[in-house]
Amino acid sequence: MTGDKGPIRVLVVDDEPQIRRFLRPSLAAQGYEMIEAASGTEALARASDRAPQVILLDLGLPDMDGVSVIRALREWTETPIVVLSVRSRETDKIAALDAGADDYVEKPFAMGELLARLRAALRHRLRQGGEAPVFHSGDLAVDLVRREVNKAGQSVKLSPKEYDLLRLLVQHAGKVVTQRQLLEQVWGPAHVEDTQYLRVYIGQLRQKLGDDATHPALILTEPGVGYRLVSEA
Amino acid sequence: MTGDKGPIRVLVVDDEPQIRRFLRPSLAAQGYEMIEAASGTEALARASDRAPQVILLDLGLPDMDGVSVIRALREWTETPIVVLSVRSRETDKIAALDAGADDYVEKPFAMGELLARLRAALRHRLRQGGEAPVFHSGDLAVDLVRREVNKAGQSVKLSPKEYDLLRLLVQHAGKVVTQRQLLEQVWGPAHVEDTQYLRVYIGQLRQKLGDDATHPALILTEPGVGYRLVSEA
DNA sequence: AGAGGCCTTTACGCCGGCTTTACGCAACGA
DNA sequence: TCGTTGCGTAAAGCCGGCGTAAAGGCCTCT
Repeated sequence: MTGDKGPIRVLVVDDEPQIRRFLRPSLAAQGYEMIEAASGTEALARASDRAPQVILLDLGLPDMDGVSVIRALREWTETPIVVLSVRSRETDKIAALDAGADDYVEKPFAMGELLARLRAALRHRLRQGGEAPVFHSGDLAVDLVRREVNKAGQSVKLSPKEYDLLRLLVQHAGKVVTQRQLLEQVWGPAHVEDTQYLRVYIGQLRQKLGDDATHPALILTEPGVGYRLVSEA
Repeated sequence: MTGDKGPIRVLVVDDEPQIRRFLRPSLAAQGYEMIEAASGTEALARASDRAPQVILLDLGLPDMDGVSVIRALREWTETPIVVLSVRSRETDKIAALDAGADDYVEKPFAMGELLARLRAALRHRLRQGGEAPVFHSGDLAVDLVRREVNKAGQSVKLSPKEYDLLRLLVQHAGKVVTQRQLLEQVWGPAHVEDTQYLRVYIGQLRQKLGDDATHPALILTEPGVGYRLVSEA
């Protein structure tokens, strides 16, 4: 499941550190999280393990040809690729675009335009819907895109706080989420101590989801630590 | 709907005949069928009745602002738009891209590069099947092309704001659209807090569409979050 | 000038979610 | 055995969000 919550991740591939330093504040100002890679092989590794939503790629890399990087990426992912290059030769552009790049921006570039092209590239990903990341556990199904919860085929109505709580558990399914984490994310940093909230709302969730607190099959209590949603298929 | 057989149709929007004459042989050589439009209103008409797979748009049109054309198109179609313009100001590019354009090429341009960018734009919407431009849910029918809303066969008259609101819900049918999204898109960024607008207009929509607020069959309320149009098959 | 449509704004009743309090229970250590 | 601590459940009151009606102002069209 692509847990596409939180900030949008942008993978910046460039071997020049000054370029990365130049981009970082501008991307951060837009609320993006910037991931760096200085070589082609590193780019492929980061694209795979960090799953960025968009890739900014310089063609002049030390270890691989830029077009080869594009082709390698396109073998398994359709993440938008915006090429950022000093090469202005038309054949370079054509090669990069036909290899699967989504856009081609020449250096030097205006930051505002680059950000606009980034937004345009991100739109493509959004529009084409993609697979709905639906979480399943037993007869529970949680669709984080549609904000829909089903239990044994029946739709379950949740209040905002209830849903937020369940969403956090789903996003960390199988792992323990501490009480502090839950309280901070749902009720805000001012209520990280109000564990009573948790007991009340976990109880409401269990009731609506048909889970028995003494023998829970969905939401497990880790005493003194937090709660865990079973991630079994 | 869009029986995408035969050659790929490219809509070229430019008021200068010599540009269109210049493009025609190159597009024909690639096997494209070229449709022409010399004004913004003609562009909107051709986009609707010829259903091109991609649109090449010049921003300097005699009757309408180029960005308005993009916005008007994006109200009902996701056909890729490649802007072709002599304007090189950064703000022009940003405005066009953020209005929904997929790419921005400055004149003069190299034909090879333009064709490559055209191919890149076409790739985006390739996998995306033929989108039905008329939305159905129960006995409600919304035709985003003709800007027409029918309920149980009867035409429904909507005010501009009412229509915008319904259009957004249709474009995200099945998914929850947050109050902020709706307010920003319909009333502008300055009114993202005026949730009262939403309650009034959602109420008007429900009344005109014959939906009961207490037991809604069309427009569902997600308390504290937003609204959702049921996307029943 | 007049009429009508549309948007904005105000007022109000209602319902439900959130918070808070209270209490029972089980586990654990002294 | 008793006290302590943490967990689960029930219930009550408050507050805010939601839906509805309606009035006033602005605009356009006649």
